[in-house]
Amino acid sequence: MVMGEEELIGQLKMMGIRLTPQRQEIIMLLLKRAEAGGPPLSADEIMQHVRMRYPSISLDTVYRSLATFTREGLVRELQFRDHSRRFELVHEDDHHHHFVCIGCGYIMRIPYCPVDCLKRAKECYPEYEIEDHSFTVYGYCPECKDD
Amino acid sequence: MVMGEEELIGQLKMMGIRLTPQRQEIIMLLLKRAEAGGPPLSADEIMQHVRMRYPSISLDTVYRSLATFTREGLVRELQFRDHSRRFELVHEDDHHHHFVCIGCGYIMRIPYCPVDCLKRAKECYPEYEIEDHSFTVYGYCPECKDD
DNA sequence: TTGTATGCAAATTGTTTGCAGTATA
DNA sequence: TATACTGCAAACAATTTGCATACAA
Repeated sequence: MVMGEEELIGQLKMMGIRLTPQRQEIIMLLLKRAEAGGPPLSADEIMQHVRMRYPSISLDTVYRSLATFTREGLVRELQFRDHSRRFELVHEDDHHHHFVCIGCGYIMRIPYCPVDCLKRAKECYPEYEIEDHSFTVYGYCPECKDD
Repeated sequence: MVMGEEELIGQLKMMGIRLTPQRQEIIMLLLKRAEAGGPPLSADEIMQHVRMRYPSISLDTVYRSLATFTREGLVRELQFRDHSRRFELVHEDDHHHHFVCIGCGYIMRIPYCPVDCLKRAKECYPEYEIEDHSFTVYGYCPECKDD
């Protein structure tokens, strides 16, 4: 369980973010994805999904909504080496990182986090303010392993 | 010391990569940067530099050369959350990661590497073939810390 | 000499912006 | 009702491609 739907909606309201049907659909999709432990979503994937219920939604609305959510700290933007840009719900109790297949782009969550590296970095650079970090493992999934 | 100039040129020849003056200039710039321990370079920065000696070089040649070097494993491409794409020379004996300032984009090398996370990931997913990884710390540099 | 690399220009992709209309709070 | 959000179209930036020429091997 990641976060209650009501809890999330409450947060949005508290932050003064207007809750339009499109935004609600976007955030709910991200929530469902987080609960399922699935990979992060691209802007286009999000639009495809929201279109099923709101056929008129445009990609720029998706981008704008994601920018708002990201600015408010509800969503995290990820950038991978294959140049793909993806988004996922931020949730403290669900900290994870990713494995990315170089062959097919498949993304899998991994539970390991370099907390010790982070601690060392904080100790070593006390004059720097550390806010966030990313750890991504690249390789081949079983299907792509043997070319 | 990262790698000898001759060693690097030798590697290129061995790989069957034609050594044009432009490519030589690009790889030497990356080598100098690696030796100095400086931040990775963007395609545009590389072009700016190579232009000083070869004014006619175009950005697409830089991109094409970098793609070739990356494909051959001589260069690593990095992607940061501010959407910047940068390149650095690959070198086993000089393993490092990066700190990126959210305020000004300043990039600093950090020596800490999540080897233990990597080991655990390998143990946990033996059917996956792990090739590479990235670890990036985001935060504020002393100048940007107090907004 | 042969085939690969270059530079130019045009195409492409992903993302952002301006604007007028619409809907939330 | 006031203001923020949406959709459309146009603008944009970064990167890639096609093609004729130049050059490394």
